[in-house]
Amino acid sequence: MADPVRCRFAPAPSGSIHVGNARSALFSWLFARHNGGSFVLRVEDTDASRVTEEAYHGVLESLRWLGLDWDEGPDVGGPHGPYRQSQRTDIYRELADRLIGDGNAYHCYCTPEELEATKQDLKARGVPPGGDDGRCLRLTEVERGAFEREGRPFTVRFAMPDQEWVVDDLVKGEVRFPAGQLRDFVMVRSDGTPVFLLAVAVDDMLMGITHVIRGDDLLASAPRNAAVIEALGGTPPRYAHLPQVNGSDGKPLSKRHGSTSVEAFREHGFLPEALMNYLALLGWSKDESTTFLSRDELVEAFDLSRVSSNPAAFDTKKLEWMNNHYIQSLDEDELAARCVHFLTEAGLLPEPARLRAAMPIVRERMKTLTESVTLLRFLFTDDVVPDEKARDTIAKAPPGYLAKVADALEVLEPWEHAAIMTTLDAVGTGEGLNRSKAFEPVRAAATGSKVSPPLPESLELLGREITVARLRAAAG
RNA sequence: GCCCCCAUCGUCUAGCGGCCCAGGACACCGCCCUUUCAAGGCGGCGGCACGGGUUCGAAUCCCGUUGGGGGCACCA
Repeated sequence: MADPVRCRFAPAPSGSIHVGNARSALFSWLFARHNGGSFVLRVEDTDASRVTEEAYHGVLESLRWLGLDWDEGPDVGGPHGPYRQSQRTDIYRELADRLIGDGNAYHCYCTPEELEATKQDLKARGVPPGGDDGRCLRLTEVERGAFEREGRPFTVRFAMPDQEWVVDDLVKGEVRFPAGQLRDFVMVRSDGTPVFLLAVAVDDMLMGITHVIRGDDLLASAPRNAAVIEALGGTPPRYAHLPQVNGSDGKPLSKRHGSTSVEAFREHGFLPEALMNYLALLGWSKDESTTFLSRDELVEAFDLSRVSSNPAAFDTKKLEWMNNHYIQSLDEDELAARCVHFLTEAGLLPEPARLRAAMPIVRERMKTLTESVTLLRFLFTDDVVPDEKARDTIAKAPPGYLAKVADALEVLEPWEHAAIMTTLDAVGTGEGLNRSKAFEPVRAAATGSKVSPPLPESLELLGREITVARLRAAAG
């Protein structure tokens, strides 16, 4: 029996979490759940200058909203806590000292200027420019003592063994880093705080992480992570590096692509079910017909070996299409409940019964929940002011037409859509108008727009009184 | 400069040597349905980056080229 799988997602809360990171979190979570393992949330906030408390809460909120859950984390605790790196500095310091004691790390006294000079020198020699060229590692006791007495500030560098490193990656396969490529890196800053490369390695080891699933921008740090863990006497986890998620133009996600945060998609009326489904299909597919998969089905079907190793472009159009599908398949009470937030946000007062009754006529018309606002505004506001096109349509109606429609509807029994349809047809026919032409001005007057849900149903929901009033107002 | 990753329709992908003169989905276009807008149905457009190999046979394997991306921080 293999050891239980333990995966983690380790965001640096320096802003809202974007869809690329969310996809990494999702895949990691899916792998853990598929294998009946644990999922750990760890916050990488070692760089205090880039982290805010607000972003921290936002990240947790976004992940929860998406549908992910974790067994261990800063908010739920667990046996390997604390789960915020900023609260684990003593642990890092202790292990850094151990590394130094064992000769796997050393104090580097190089000044920024010296480092810069070394960098230029290495570059000129066709060598990757990182590190201090090992000079501080080769310091004699006398030289070291002199620097110490001087009180010269130092960082702690990990002595990266100069050998070929091979990462047996679960999605990329065997990736080889030739000797000389991976330079000694800083693990502890001169102010004594730990750097990511130390913290991840230590935490993955101490937290018993078995599989690290993350973006492939971190591929080159895998051998460094593994080296630190090995130097500490631990066994490195397996690594799986996911290809990047790009913007719709195929370029890396950036400000140019507008809001790409999970939070932004939420605010724009996307359903978490749809986002999760869409994200899962970015770089992974079960077979040639994989399309709609629920959260449970994804957990059941997910398989790292079928993760593609080429980058994917995020296609909002396809997400919208998928979102519409989920909106259509949602229970109508649930759908109505989810629309409330967006209608309210837009300053409308959605009356529950009426909102619920409107669902059948709007559900297939919404790509996002925010569209419920334009579709249903006429129902939940008193001041319907026809827009320009609507006014134009009203003006072009035959003289007295809207008044006749109002007269007929005023006495119509019963007030329901089939009867309304019949009445509208009858009045229209009397004016020599086909259904399309007959409905146009009525729609414009009653809803204030040339586009609306089906008219008779809309009027039924609007109610006789308001419908007639709006028609008369438009009739002048 | 050095190292690494990637390469099938515009996009996401199926394909793991013959089933493929390459299948599906989104987008786009057309038609149908139709009270507007959608949804839905039907059809269409459109791709193996290039050049060498290997093989009876290559989208599939190998090499190179080109193109894109990433890394080489006292960021993560």
